[in-house]
Amino acid sequence: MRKRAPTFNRSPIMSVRVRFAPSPTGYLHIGGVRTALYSWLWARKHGGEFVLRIEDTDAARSTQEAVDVILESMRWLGLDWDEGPEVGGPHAPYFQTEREALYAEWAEKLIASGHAYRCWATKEEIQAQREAYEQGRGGKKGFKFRSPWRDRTDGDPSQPHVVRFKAPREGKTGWTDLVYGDVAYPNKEQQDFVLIRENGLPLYNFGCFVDDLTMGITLVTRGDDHLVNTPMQLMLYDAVGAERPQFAHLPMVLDASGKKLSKRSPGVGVAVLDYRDGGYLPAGVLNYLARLGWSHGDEELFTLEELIAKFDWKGVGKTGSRWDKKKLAHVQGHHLRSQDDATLAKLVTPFLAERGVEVAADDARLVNAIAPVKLRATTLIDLAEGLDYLFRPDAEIAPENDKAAKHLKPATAPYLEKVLEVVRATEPFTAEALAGPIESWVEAEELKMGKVAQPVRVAITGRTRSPGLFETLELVGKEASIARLEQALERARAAE
RNA sequence: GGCCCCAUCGUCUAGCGGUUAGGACACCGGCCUCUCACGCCGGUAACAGGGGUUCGAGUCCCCUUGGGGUCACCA
Repeated sequence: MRKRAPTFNRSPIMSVRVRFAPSPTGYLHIGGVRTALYSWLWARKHGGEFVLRIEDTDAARSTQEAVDVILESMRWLGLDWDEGPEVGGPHAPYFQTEREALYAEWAEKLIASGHAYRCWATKEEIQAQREAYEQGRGGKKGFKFRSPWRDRTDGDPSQPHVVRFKAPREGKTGWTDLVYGDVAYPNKEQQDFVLIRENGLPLYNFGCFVDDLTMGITLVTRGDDHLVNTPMQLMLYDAVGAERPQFAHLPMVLDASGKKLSKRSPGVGVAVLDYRDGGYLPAGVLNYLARLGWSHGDEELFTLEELIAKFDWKGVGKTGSRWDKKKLAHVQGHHLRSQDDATLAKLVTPFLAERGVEVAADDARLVNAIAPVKLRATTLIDLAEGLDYLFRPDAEIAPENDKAAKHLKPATAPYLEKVLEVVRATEPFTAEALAGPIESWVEAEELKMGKVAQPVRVAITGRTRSPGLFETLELVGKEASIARLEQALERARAAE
C-alpha cells in the first residue's frame, strides 16, 4: 500500500542545491533524465542551483566523447546547469577525476578520527575468504569481507593499499526519503566498504559523499537502484559530523515488458539524442517524462513553466513505470501543434535538408504551410514529410505508391481536366477562390467531392494524404499546380 | 538466498475510511469530412489473494503471492 511521503519542510532560508551526476557511458539514459528533470524543476521552482557533475572515476568507460554527449543532451533538452562543465562554479572542478586530492584529504580525516583504515589485503586474500564463506554457508550470495586490518595500524603506507570505512556492525541506518518515506537498513548487512582504491581514485559511495558534502548539496536525487547505497553515505556524513542532506529516490523507468530500460530494450530509444534525431521536441519528451512517475491530479499536458510551478515530491509515485511510446507520441504531438509556425519552420529545416529539400526557415511558403501540416504530424520528421512535396521540382512529383497511383487512370482524367481548367482561370489563386467553382461543378455533375479530390491530391502532391484540397492547391501555387496537373493528366491517360 | 523497495483498468495514474472507483494513452463505436489528421461525443476495461481493525476498507495493520533493486578495488 502506498504511504504518503513526507512533505518537504526544510527551512526556506536554506537554499536548494541539487545535482545531476551522470557517468559518461556514451549516451545519456532517458530514465536518468527524468531524475535530472525533477531535480532541475525543483531548483528552478525554488530559485536554487542545479549542479552538473561528471562521475568519471571508471576510467575504462569515460571518454571525452561520452562527456560531450551528456552535455549536448542536456543542452538539447534545455536543462541548463548553474555549475558544472564549461560554466565552472565555486566548487570546481566538476569532474571527479580532477578532485583526487580532495578525496584523499577526506579519507585522511576519516583515518585520523578512527572511522576508516588502510587495508593491505590482497585480491587473493579476499578471494580465499570468499571461497571459505561459500563452502561454509553453502551459498555464494551475501559474502562480506572482514578485513584483518580493521583494528591494525602496523601496515606500511608506502605499499599499495586501499582505504576502507570502519562500518558499524550494530543498529540500523535509516532516513526519511522524499519519495519512499522512512527507509532503514540493518548495519550488520554492511561491510567495510572501500573508500579509496589502490589507484587513488574513490569508489562511487565515497566520491559521491565527498562531492555532495563539499558542493553543499541539500537534496540528493537518484534512481531507486541507489537506495541500498544510501546507508553507506549516511554513515559517512555521520562519521565526519556533517549535516545529512535529504534524499529522494526515484523508481526505475522500465521497458514494455517491465524490465529496467536499457540499450537492449526492444523498440525503445534509451538515448536522449535518439529523440532529438527522431524529430521530437524537448517540450514533448520532458512533459511525457515528467508525467511518467509524477502526477498533479488529472492534469496531463504541461508547459515547462507549468511543470516548474506545479512539480513537487509528494506527487512522485513509488512504482516503476513502463515506457509507453504511444502516449509519448500523443503528448509530443500536442506540443508540436502548440508551437508557433515560425518556430516550427526553423526547427523543421534540418529535417527537410536531410531529405534533400533546401529551403530557408523564413521562406513564406514554408511558414504558411506549417499550420495545416502540423495538425497531421507528431514529430518534426512527420512535418518534413508533409512539407516535402511543396518544395520539389514539379517533375519529381509522382504517386508515392501503388495506392496513390491508382487514382491516376483514364476514368479520373476528366476530373483532372476540369480542375486544371479552374486552376488556370482562378485569380487570385486562393483556397476560397478555388473552392466555389470546383464545388459547384461537382454538385452539378452529381459527383462526390472525394472522387474528384483524391486524383487531384495525388496529382499535386504525389500522396493520398494532405491538408484540405483547396488549401493544398493554394500552397503548391498556381504555376506548379498547372504543371503537376498536366503531368498527372498524361499519366492518367496512359494508365491501364 | 540475505537485506531493501513496490503492488488501482493493457499502460501512466487520481484516490489520503463512506466515490456509480475519476482522468489520460491505447482499443472499439459515432460525429465532423474531399483524404489523412486534429477536434468532439460515447463505450469496453482495474482495487493480486487471505486474514484482521472498524458501524464502514482501494484507503490502516499482518501474512501470502507476484514484481523490482542490491549484495565489487562499477556507477
